[in-house]
Amino acid sequence: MPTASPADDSSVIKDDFGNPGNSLEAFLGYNLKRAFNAIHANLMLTLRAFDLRMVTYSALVVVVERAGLRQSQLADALGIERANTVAIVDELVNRGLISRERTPADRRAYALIPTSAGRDLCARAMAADRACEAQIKACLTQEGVRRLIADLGRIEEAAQIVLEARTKN
Amino acid sequence: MPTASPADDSSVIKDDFGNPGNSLEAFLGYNLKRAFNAIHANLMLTLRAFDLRMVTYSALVVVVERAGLRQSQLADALGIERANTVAIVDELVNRGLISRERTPADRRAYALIPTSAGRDLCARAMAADRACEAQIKACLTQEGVRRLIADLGRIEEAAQIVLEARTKN
DNA sequence: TATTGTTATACTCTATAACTATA
DNA sequence: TATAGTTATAGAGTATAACAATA
Repeated sequence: MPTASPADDSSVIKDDFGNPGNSLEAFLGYNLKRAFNAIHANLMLTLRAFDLRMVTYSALVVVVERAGLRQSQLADALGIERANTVAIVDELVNRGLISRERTPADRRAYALIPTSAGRDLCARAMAADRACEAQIKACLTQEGVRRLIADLGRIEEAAQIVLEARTKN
Repeated sequence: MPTASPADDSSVIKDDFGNPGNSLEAFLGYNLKRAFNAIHANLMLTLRAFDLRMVTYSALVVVVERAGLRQSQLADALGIERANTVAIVDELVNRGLISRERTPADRRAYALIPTSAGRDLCARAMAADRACEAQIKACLTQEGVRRLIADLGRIEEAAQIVLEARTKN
C-alpha cells in the first residue's frame, strides 16, 4: 500500500487502481458535471442580459412552446415540485412575460399563457443562448455535436431505467 | 404568429423556429443537465449506502488520491470556496476517514491525510459507483463511452475559453 | 377521495466578507 | 502585506407537509 506523501500542483497522481491522473476522470458523472458547470456559467452570463435565471428561462421557454399548460404540467416539464413553480410563475407574471388565465373546464387550474413581450424576450434569450452555444460547439464537428446530444439522450434514458430498477427493490 | 392554444401531454409542439418537439432539445446545456440529473440520482442512491453525499465523496476521493494536500488545494480541486471545505473536512475527520495534520513547513496550513478506514470506504464507494455506471454505460459501446467522455472534456475546455473571452470584456 | 394551487418550512450547496494566526 | 483556515451569513435551488378550493 502506498504511503501518504505531500502533494503539490505539478505532481502526477497514481491511485490505488493503477490509473494515471485523477481516477474520477473515468466516471461519466464527474465529466458530465464538469462540462455542465462550464456550459452553465456561460448560460448564466448570457441570461443576465435578460434578467433571467436558468429556471425562469426554462419556464418561459416551456410556457411559450406549450401555451395554455397548467402549473402542475410546468412542474413536470421542469422536473421540480408544484410548490416551487409558484414563485417562478409569480416572477414571470409580475414582469408581464406570461399571464395566469382561469380555465373554464377546471376552475382549480390556471392556464399559463405567454404575453407578446414574453414571446419576444424568450426569442431573444434563446437566440443569445444559441449564439453562445454555437461558439462552444465549434470544438466539435456538426456530426460530432449531433452524436453527442444523441448519446446524452441515451445515457439519460439508461440512467432512468437503472434508477427505476434499483428503487423498486 | 401562431395563437396560444391549450396544450396536453400528448400534443406535438411546434415552436416559432419550425422545429418539431421541444426546441430546448437542440441545446447542449439542456441535454447535459438532463443526463447529469439522471446520473446524479443514481449516484446519490449509491452513496447513501456509505453515508456520503456527492461533495463528501468527491472530497474523500481527492484526499485519498492526493494525500497530504492542503484545504485550499482541496477547494481548488472541488471548484468551491475555501470556506466551504471546512464543514466538509470536519465531517470526514469526525467520521475517522481523514485526518488534519499540521505541516512543519507552513504552520498556517493542514495536510489532509486519509486514514486506512477512509481509503477503504473510498475504494468501496468507488467500486459501487463504477458498478452502477457500468450498467448505464452499457447503452453505448465501449468506444462510444470513451468518445463521449473525450467530447465532454472538449466541450468543457471550449466553454471555459469562451467564458474567459466574454468576462475579459 | 383526489387534485390544483398555495403557504410555510427546512435542508443542501455555494458565495462573500471579515476575523486569526501565521508567513 | 499576503496567505491558510475559520466563522458568520446570505442567497439560490429544491423537497416535504399541510391547507383551501374544486373535482
